[in-house]
This record gives sequence, structure tokens and C-alpha cells, in this order.
Amino acid sequence: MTREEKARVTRDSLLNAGCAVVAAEGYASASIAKIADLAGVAHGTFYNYFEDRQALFDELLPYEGLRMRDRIEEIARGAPSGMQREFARFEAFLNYVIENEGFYRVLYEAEIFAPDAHRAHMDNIVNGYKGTLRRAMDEGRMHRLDPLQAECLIYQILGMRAYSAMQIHFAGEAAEKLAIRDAAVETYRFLIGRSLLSGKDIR
Amino acid sequence: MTREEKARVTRDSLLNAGCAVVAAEGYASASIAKIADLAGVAHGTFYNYFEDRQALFDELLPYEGLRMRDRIEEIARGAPSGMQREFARFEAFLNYVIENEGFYRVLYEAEIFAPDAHRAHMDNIVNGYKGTLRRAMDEGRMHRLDPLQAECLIYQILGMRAYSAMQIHFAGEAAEKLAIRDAAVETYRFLIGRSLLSGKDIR
Amino acid sequence: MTREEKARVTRDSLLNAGCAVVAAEGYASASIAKIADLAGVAHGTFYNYFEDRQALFDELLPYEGLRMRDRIEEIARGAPSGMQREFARFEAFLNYVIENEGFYRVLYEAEIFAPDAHRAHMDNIVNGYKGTLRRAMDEGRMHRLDPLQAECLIYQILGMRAYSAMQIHFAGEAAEKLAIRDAAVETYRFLIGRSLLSGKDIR
Amino acid sequence: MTREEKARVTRDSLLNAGCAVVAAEGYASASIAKIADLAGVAHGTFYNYFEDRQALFDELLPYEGLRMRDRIEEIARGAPSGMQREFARFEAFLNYVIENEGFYRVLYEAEIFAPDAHRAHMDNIVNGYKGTLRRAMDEGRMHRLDPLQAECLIYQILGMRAYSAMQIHFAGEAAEKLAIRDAAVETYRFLIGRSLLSGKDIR
DNA sequence: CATGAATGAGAATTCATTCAT
DNA sequence: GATGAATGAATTCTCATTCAT
Repeated sequence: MTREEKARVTRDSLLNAGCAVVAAEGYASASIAKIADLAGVAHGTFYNYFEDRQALFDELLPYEGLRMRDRIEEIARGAPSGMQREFARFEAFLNYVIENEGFYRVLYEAEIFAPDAHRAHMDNIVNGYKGTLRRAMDEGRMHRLDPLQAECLIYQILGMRAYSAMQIHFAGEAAEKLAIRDAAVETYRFLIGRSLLSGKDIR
Repeated sequence: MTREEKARVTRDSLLNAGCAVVAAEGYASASIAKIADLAGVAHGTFYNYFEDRQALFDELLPYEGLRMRDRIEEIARGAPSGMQREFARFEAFLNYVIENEGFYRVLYEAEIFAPDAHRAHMDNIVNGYKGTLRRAMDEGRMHRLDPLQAECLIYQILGMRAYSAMQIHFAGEAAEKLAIRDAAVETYRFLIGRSLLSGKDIR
Repeated sequence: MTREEKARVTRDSLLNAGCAVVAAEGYASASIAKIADLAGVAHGTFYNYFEDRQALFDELLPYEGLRMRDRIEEIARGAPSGMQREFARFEAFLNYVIENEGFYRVLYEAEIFAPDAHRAHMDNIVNGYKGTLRRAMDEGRMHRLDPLQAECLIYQILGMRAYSAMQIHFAGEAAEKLAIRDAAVETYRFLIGRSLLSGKDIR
Repeated sequence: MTREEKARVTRDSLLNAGCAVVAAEGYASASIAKIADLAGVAHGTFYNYFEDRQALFDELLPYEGLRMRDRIEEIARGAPSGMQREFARFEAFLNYVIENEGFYRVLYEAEIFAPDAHRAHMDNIVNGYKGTLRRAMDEGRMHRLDPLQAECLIYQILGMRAYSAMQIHFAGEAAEKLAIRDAAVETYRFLIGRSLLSGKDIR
């Protein structure tokens, strides 16, 4: 293994350890000590790879967020098209949260502990959606909205996602979580489908 | 002023100082020292009124949350009825957040720093909505939903609120905030109005 | 009840509360708050009766010590005479400790937390013993010892008492405590009886 | 000096500083600040070596106790045998206390501030004595006692030691201390020698 | 006298970060 | 690059004592 590879491995260990600790205990108690211990390196080593603790925190959300996004898009691509794809995305998000409980924490605590990264993450997601919406509008699959309204719509859509995730998070048992997921998907379909379709059928 | 009144005043000073500090810097850096200093009392005095720091944190959300809720309901009561009232609520919430920027922080950081209080707050709001929904359904003003689906709907509605607030929070200038507010209200009207007003069942 | 009587009642409440708290939790955590609460008075009232916390601590040992001493002497007086009386005293002390577990604490922690009172208590006990010894020597019931040696003997006797009490204190069950007590009395009889009753001088 | 050696040195500094502070002012006012300052390290360094303050306290008695025990046994081994050795032990203990005034404090306050360590120390000493007694009994050098009585005897012997040490501790001047020591040894010889020898001469 | 709120000087403890090895 | 001991600022919390009511 070259010097460079070894460095990458160490860096990834720290990043993964960071995720694991934040997932388990939250940013607030994700100390360098815990992260370095879990990564199997000395405390000082941490600072060879990251400026400071905040620097790691700022990388956590992109690191995890992209993994989630890829997973979701992979699934969404399986859907026939348009609106169905959005519904698939919504469901895939909830599934992802159920299966990666810790990710929920990495994500929602980021607003507080890594606000810059969170803002970037939001912009990222929102911009992705803007493209999707533009295409749908161009192809006449939905109402035409001006840019501001499109952005508002996206934020509201993301809010629905996030709060359905919270609702699932509050549920105690696995079976309950799944039931909520199904009902939330149904509700989402109903709210979005009815309104955005401008009179046409869901496709 | 009687001794009891003075005690109440001191307690309120601490509570208000707590709100102010959290609003300005977040829970994480709301130290006893800052709160007590702002309240104009000695550090030790804090502990005459609150078991510990967490105890204050746990009161912040109810304290501020009820104030907001009352303000919103007061405004909503002005609306003719039903759906219009809900739109008024949504708008009032956004206005409240714009006018009380700090409240946004007290509210959304609570999920992390005062999880019990946050959960209680959510249950509170959700239950309030359940009643509203039941009445609307009983009076045939909206689709009949089973309890689980109603709850999902409520969470999604609250998510829309919250993320529209976040969108506003991200905006830099006051004028921009107002523009987003108006567009968000429009979007909300569109999403909710179209779907819930329809006479058909959910599929 | 006259003003003076009421004052005495309050003072006694505080003293008793002090004993109770020290007995239960030790001097170190016997705070004014706990003592005043248990006595049923306000914190400030404490300072109408005692200079400060130490002043109460300094009264605890005399207060409890005299009670014990009286009880022991009462029992010892029942013994025929001389040496038997001393054995009775020893046994009575152990019984007192068994029956008043808390007293053990008030007594032995006093050396640290109320050193002056402890010293006075020791002097008191030692002087009492000096008289007893002098009488025994005058009546030819025991060796004649010079004053220093008499004092040494007394301290050693008190040490035997104290450490037998500690041994009992270490025992977990009541039955075990009683068995230790009996064996300790036997041992004491053996050590003291054999040596002090002999007609020869110490060399 | 290797890193490991330096660490040991630091740890020992803290331990010695702990002893010194406790010896001078007692456990109650042996704050981390004082200990760390005396050891010449930062406060935080303390916690690199000890879990908390109690952890240091719990090591003080073993640390000092073993030193004393070794010193005493070393001296006792110089005595011809049996009973003489025990008298030498007693005298050596008193000398140790006279020469290491602080140790007395570390030892007797431990019952309160490091009860576990104190209990362990007592068990240790008591068990050591049990072996000594068993040998003496096996070799016919003293009365045969059943185990419980042997234990009682040991506690009483230790009590004599401890209270003779207290008596010395109370004395103001060095000369007085030495006089008490001599008289206490004489008294001890008398009490123990006479009774335990089962009719035979002291050997 | 009684009250109990206010005080503020400490105490223990944590932990991000540095730096000599 | 890796190490991990040292640092010290910052934080929470306690409690004896005071004093205005």
C-alpha cells in the first residue's frame, strides 16, 4: 500500500468513525477522543487529516448525504416516470431512514452543528429538484410554476419528507414504523398527486 | 412587591434571559453564566429556580410555544372558516417566525437539546390538529381519513410549515423573506386546497 | 409555652436534626439545608441558634456522647463491682453501638469534622476513667500505675472498644454483629482480666 | 527519559502530592487544584492519571499503608521471635506515626473518605495477623483461639495501636510524644504479654 | 424571631487542541 | 506521519452565609 493509500484509509477511518459516533450519540458528544479511539488512531493523528473538529463535522453530511441520495436515485430510476418517480423517492427516503436510523441524526442535527454543510446540502438537494421540476414542466407533466414558487414547493416537499421521518423516528416498534411509512406514502401521493397533476392522471 | 411576586419576577427574568440567549446563540452555548448575567442575578440564584440547566431548557419550548400558538389561533379565528382558517394559520406561523427570528431557533434546536419537551410540544400540536381535522371531517368539509392517515397528514403539514420557515430563515433580506412567505402561502394553498377539498376518497 | 421554651424546642429540633442527618449521611454531607428542613425551620433560623455549621457539629458529640455515657454507666452500676463493672461497660458500649448505628458515625467522624469537640470528649472520657482507676488502685483491686501509664492504659482500652465497634460495623447481618459482640467481650475479659488482676507490678 | 518513564514520574508526583496535601490538610480540603499545583502539573493532567478525585484517594492508603507495613515488618524481623516481635511491631508503628505525622491522617481519615480502601487495608492487616496468630498457636506459643475470637483479638490489638497513636497525636511536644510511646509500649507488653502467654514467660 | 431568596466563592470535571518525541 | 501527555479555559453545580422583609 502506498503512502498515499494509507493516508486515504486513515482519513476514511476517521470519517466513518465520525459518522458512527454522531449516529450513536449525536454531534454534541462526538468528541475527538471517541472518534480517534473508534478509528484506532491517536488523538493527535486526527489533526493530520482535519483542521479541527468542525472540519470533520462539515464533511459528515456531504459524505452521508451523497450516499443516501445515490441510493434513493438508484431506486427512483426504477419507477416508470415523472410523478411515480417522485413517490418512489419519497418512499425510498423513508426506507433509508428506517434502515439507517443513525443517518437521521447525522442529517437533522447538522442544521445546528454544521450549519454551513447543512445549507450546502439543502442547496444541493433543492437544485437537484429544480432540474426535475423544470423538466416536468417543460414536458407538460405538471403546472408551470415561477422559480420562487418552485423553490417553495421543493422546501415544502422536503419538509413533508423530514417530518414523516420524524414521525417514524418517534414510533417505538419496527412494525409501527412500517405502518407509518405506508400511510405517509399514501398521504404524500394524495397531497402531491392531486394538486400537481393539473387535471391529468398520475403517470 | 411581596416576596412571592419578587420570586416570580426573578424566575421570569431567568426564563426570558434563557430564551434570549438561546435565540441569539443556540442552546449549545447558552451557559448558566450567560443566562444569569443577562437576567441580572448571581449564578447561584439560577439554581433556586431550576433544578439544572436542562430544566430551564425543558421549559423554554412550552413557554415560547404556547405564546406562539395563542398568537396564531387568535389570528386564525379571524378567518371565515375551515380551510381558510388553516391557510391563515400557516401564514401566521410564517409571520411569527419572521417577527420572532429567535423563536425559530428555540423551536428547532429543541429536538436535540430538549427532546422530551420537543416531543411533548409535537404531541400537543398534533393533537390540536387532530381535533380540527375530526371536526372538518364530521362536517363533510374534507375527506374522511383513518386516524393513522390523519396523523401522517398533520406531520406533513407541520413539515411544510417548518421547512418554509427554514427557507425564510435562509433568506438574507427582509423583503426576500416576505416574498418567500407569500409564495409559500400560495404554494401551500395550492397543495392543500386542491387535494383536501376534493370530494373523492384517498386511493 | 413561653418565648424561652419555644426557643429551646427549636434549638433541640435543630440539634436532633443534626444528629439524624450526620447519623444517616455523615458530617460531610450534613448541609444546613438538610438539617433545617428536617427540623422544620427556615435556613436562616439556623443562624439564630448557632454561630455557624461548625458550632452545631461541635455540640453533636457532647450531646450524643453524654447520652451514651449515661446509658452505659446506668448499666455498669448494675454490675457487682470493679472489673465486672468494666466488662459490663465494654459490653454496654458495643450494645449501644449496635442499637444506635448512627451514633458510631457521629462519634468516629467527629475526630475529623469536630476535632475540638472530639478532643474534649476524649479528655472527658479519659478523666472519668482516671478516677475509676484511681479508686481501683487505692482499694488494691489492681496494679498501681503511674499517671502516664494509667492514661496509656485508658487509651488502649478505648481503642479496643472502638475497634471492636468497627469490627461489628463491618459485619453485615444482625446475628453476625451479636456473635462478634459476644466474642469481643470474651476477648476483652481475657486480655484485661488476666493482666490487670494479677498482683504484680508492671515492669 | 522515555515517554513511559515520564508518565510514571508524573503519576508519582500526583500521588505524592496527594499524600502531602492530605497529610497537611486532610482529605476534605485536598482539592484537585491543590494537588495538581503541588505536583506541578495542570489541573487537567490529573485526569489523565486518575478517573476522579476518589480514585486518587483510594490509592493513597495502599500506597502509604504498604510503605508503613514494610517498614514495620522489616523492624519486627529484627526481634528474636513471637511475642517480642509483636511488641517490636507495636513500637515500630508508634515510631512510624511519630516520624510520619501525616500518615496518621491519611490512615484514619480513610475510614470516611476512602471507605473501600480502608476496608481493604483493614482486611489486609487483619489477614496478615491471622497467619501470625495461627503460627503462634500451632507452635504452642499462645492460647488456642477459635477464628472469631482470633479476629476479635486482632481488632482489639489494632485498636490499642490506633488509640495509642491518637494519644501521641494529641501530645504537643516531641519529648512528650516519646514518653507516651514508651509508656504505651510498656502497657501493651503488660496487657498482651500477661494474657496471651498461657502461663509461660514472655519469650 | 422567622423567613427564604440572593449571593458568590469555590469545587470537580471535560475536552479541543498543541507539540515534543 | 504517528503518538499521546500536557494544557488550561470553560462549564456546571453546591452550599454556607447574609439580610431585607
